[in-house]
Amino acid sequence: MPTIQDVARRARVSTATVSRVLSTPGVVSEATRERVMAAVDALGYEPNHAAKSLRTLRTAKIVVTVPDISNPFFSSVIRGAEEAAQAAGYSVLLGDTRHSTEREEQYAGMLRRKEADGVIFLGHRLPDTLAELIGRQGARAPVVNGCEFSPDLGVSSAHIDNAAAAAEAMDLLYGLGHRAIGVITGPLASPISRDRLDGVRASAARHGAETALRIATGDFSVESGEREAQGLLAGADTPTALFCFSDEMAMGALAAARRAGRRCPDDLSLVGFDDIRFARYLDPPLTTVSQPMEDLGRTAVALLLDILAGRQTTPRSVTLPHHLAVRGSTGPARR
Amino acid sequence: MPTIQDVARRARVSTATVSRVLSTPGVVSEATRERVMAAVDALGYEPNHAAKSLRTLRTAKIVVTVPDISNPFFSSVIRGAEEAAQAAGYSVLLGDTRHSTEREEQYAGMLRRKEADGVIFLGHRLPDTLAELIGRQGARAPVVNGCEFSPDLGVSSAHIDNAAAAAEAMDLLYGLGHRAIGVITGPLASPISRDRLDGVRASAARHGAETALRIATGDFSVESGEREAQGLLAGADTPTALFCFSDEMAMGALAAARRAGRRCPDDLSLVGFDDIRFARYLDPPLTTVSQPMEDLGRTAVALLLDILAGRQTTPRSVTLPHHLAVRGSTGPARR
DNA sequence: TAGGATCATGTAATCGATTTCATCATTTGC
DNA sequence: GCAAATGATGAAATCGATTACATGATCCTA
Repeated sequence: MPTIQDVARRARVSTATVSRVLSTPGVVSEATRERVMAAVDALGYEPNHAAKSLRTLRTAKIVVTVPDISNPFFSSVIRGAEEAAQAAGYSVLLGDTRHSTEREEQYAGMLRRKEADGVIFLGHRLPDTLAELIGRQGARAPVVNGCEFSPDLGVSSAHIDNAAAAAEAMDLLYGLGHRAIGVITGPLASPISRDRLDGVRASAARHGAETALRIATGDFSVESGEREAQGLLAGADTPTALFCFSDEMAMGALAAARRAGRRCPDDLSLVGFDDIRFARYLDPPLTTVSQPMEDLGRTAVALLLDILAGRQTTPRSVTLPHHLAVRGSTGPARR
Repeated sequence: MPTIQDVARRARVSTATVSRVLSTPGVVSEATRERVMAAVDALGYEPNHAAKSLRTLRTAKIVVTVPDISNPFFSSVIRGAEEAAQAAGYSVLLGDTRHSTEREEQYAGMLRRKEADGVIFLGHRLPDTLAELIGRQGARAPVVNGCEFSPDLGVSSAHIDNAAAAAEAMDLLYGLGHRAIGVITGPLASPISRDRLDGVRASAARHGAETALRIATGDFSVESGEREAQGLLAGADTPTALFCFSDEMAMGALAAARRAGRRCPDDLSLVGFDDIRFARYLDPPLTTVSQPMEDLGRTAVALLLDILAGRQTTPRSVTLPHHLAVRGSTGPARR
């Protein structure tokens, strides 16, 4: 692989000039510029990234960590993030943490080792390494939280209004005449789940149906949706509607309902959360809270780039619009 | 951020010794080793990655490109790849190419810029940059193809026996008495699709049903599955079974069938491909060819690491086992 | 036409690690 | 008890770029 020296030699100029041609062509005379470019092309020269990065202290990389990349919600957010990063000349280091603190820390460490310029973490736990960094650098720390908002962390983030969205979903169900509603949340350690639960409770209170709420805790996975729905639908006095905090769990719940002999939406209304691409292809098509997943990723990257460019003095949190996609899985409560 | 100089100064040794303590502790005396480690801990020193990489010409990064990360098949393969890479001390640069040649080339270029040590590409097109590299370095080129096997490319790859798998799926349908079978393939530019189609044809020939085959071309997406299924199910003389080359397309086909008033499996049997995590949660649970997706990713990484370690002289192609997961979406042909 | 401004280019320091080779102290072998 | 082997450490070159500063040429202005 040719180096800048080789190019310089071939073009009969110094390495400084080659470097200038490549980064600030304006200051070089037309003749030399052409000579250098010819040499670059002839040799197929590409600047060595490590050398550049060592000198400039920039890596043009950002780490994006997710608890589980095979989850469609996360993979869509990542997709948006990758797109925005790429467009800005950055590339994405993928960290699939599998919910493990150790892996989270490991990826956060890439910042200390100068392997990446910034981190976007799509989980609810703030790794210690990053917390420490934020303690030292405050809002200038190149850290952004995607989709989970924890104001106390002092970190910029992109998210929707989870409480309002959850309340809308519940309002829909109450409007359809449902009273006894089962809710399958995500892990309560996650602020996202707590916010949504707040919205659920607020709506229930408005409709005087707080005592009729049945709350179960899942972990956003299909399996947990199936399991928790099975629990909620067993025995007497079962809910006539279920609200799941992810579409995946709603899919599991749908399967559980089928097995329990409850037809959707006739015997059981079902609402999901996220609006993954498969939601509308279920039978019946799933009513769900639609999140702008790719946009969440793009926005997170935009926030990070702002910090990296020094355009950011205080943590900023961007709320993106959501909407309730009403489809076939919700219907009037049967008496 | 402290450098190796700072550590050396504090421990009253040379930078060479610090480096040795960190990479080959055996050759350093116990006393100095402890002194250096104390300094490392006290300063919170971490080696600068760019400097290390410049000197050693290793980046400890691999690029993995996918046509669409939000596709569950690819995200699962990536998950396996990330796991294996991480375990071996490598991290993954994610390239979501969105089926664009330009982006593919861009990511392939990371190899030339020494931004990554190797590339795994999960698509059927071999970027020019990589083809050229393979032309120069042959089997020592750090390039592996995941899941799509094209022997003529001269690239190591991990995959299943697509022809055999597709034939098994067809055999199942013929065994159930189906004659007129619709097949929705992926893009025919992809060897994976062609291999499967060969298997389909072979099975049809064995059952003397070649003329009853109805072939449509999709692009692996839900939408294309729905569209193509709609076409196949329109008019008279429609197939009694559909075999889709991805579970996503099978989901789309299921929706199309529903809309056409065909019940599954009573009026129409349906077989998918991949066995994504949602397949068993559909209604009816989807019969599908189960691929070891994460294992494909892990294997691709293992192949790449072999090349990087110089343990590889000729392209190697690993065939992983698949199996037909027979579920509720297939049943006897109605007369 | 002298003196300053402007422009194009080169020299050399620098980024932070790794690693070769040299040096010196200690053992070991005979 | 002396030469040779062994062991621990340091000095300095090196990886390949960027960039501050210096230099020389050309141009303008009074």
